[in-house]
Amino acid sequence: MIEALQERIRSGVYKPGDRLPSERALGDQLNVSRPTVREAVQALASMNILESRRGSGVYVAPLVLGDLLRPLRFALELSEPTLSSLFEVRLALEPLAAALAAERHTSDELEQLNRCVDLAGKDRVSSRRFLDLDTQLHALIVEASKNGLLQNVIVSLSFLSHQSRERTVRESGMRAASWRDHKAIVGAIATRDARRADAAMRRHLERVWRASRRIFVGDRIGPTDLPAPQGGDRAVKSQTATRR
Amino acid sequence: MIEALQERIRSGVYKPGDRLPSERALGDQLNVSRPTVREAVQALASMNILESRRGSGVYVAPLVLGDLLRPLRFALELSEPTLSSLFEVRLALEPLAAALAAERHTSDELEQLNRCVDLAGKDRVSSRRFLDLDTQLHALIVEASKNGLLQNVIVSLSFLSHQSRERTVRESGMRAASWRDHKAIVGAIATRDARRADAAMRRHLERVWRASRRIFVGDRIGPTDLPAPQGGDRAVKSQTATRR
DNA sequence: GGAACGAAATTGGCCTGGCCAATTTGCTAC
DNA sequence: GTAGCAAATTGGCCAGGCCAATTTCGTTCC
Repeated sequence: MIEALQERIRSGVYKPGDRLPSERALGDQLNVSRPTVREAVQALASMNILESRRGSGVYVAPLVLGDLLRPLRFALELSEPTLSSLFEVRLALEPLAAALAAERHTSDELEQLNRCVDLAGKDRVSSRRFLDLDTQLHALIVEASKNGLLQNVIVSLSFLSHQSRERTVRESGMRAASWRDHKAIVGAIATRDARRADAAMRRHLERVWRASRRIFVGDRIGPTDLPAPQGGDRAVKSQTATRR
Repeated sequence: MIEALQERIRSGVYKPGDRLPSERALGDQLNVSRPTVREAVQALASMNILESRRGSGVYVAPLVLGDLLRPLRFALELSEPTLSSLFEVRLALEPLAAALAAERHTSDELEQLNRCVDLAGKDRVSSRRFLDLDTQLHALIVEASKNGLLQNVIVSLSFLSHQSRERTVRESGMRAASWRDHKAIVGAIATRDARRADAAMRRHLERVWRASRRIFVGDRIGPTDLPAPQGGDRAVKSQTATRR
């Protein structure tokens, strides 16, 4: 059943954005009952391949790599990453992204990078806003690297670091230091100096790492007693199972 | 509903191998009907997170990363990462893994590494076997790096590169060259020389990259006309979905 | 006493049919 | 032509039931 639907998507019968027949009609076509169709639809929906809108119908999702890789998060969470393991990996990937961005960015992207840094440099930006801009900057850099896979891996990881970043950004002095780092990174990218971009990003991450270490003493990230996951996931009514 | 189950697994209420309550009982606990439970179970089963055995019950799967990734195959077929994007990322991560392994490996792990290389060095090993040993070697190295997150990411990627590796291993000369590379990498690890391990791994990957490029001219992975991968999915003729 | 057998209970696989709520559609009134 | 409203469509969910595979456990036989 699931296979049947997958096959239809693969072979292009249903393309991204298309609406599938109603569950009832689909069950009719494939000679199965509606609950069975629903199981299949649910399964594919939970993999971000389908998207069902109540009252409207079931649609093929845009099939963007990032969404499709989301189930990866579950796997990554199970590995109970430590702060150090996370930063070791980020230190390998993000400097690379910066270096590639230096070589491959378009003038348009550079402009966006500059704007992003400038905005964050203004006084009076809230911590929340600063964090957003910080996230955005990293996203822009990795996007300018023109490596879709790298982008997705980094994004998958960044959700792991979200919690720690939320707290480091409030540390006194960290914002100013981070901003200077950002300035340096973008400056290196602007001059298409890959080595310098690499080094600047590395310095930045090492600084953040040190700051994080001061906060999360145990090297453990994301204790599960923090506010539920952010926007990306759908509304959660699941009360966190209290398990101890 | 799905979230609720995932949460219970994440938080350790149900651990790998555990049997869940029967669908009927589960629906009772969560105040939902059985069809609803079934949808969730089916969805998680299709992601290899649960495993339901008719007549027996629903069990939590071993949650091995490889199994969790297999369902993503379908998704990845539709977004087709390029060879270069893959190798750029691997070149950032695997040398790091080798360097960390050099610093952190135990004598036991070193022994396994040596055994692995020795076995692959024998004449008369089939291509298939050589590929297995190659995979195993990379897995051992990343395991010795003592960074679980890094391990997960690399395993996820190696799964992407499986097809290309299947073919490069058949290239004349590649096996011998790869074996020498492996020998060098393990040698560097044995002497706890992180820099040399890093460099050796980098050389190895660059060689493989060059070889792959000769084979996959278009820089595209997964030419879909290959003998179907293993069990999971069937052959594909993916066309990039035209955005509507 | 222990092992082999078989019936009964348990469990997932699947179906029919039905109700509700969100959304869309199309008609009507202005 | 448009705004508003009602009907049809559609997914979300439930109740209850039958079948087949598996497990469980008592019985029988050695």
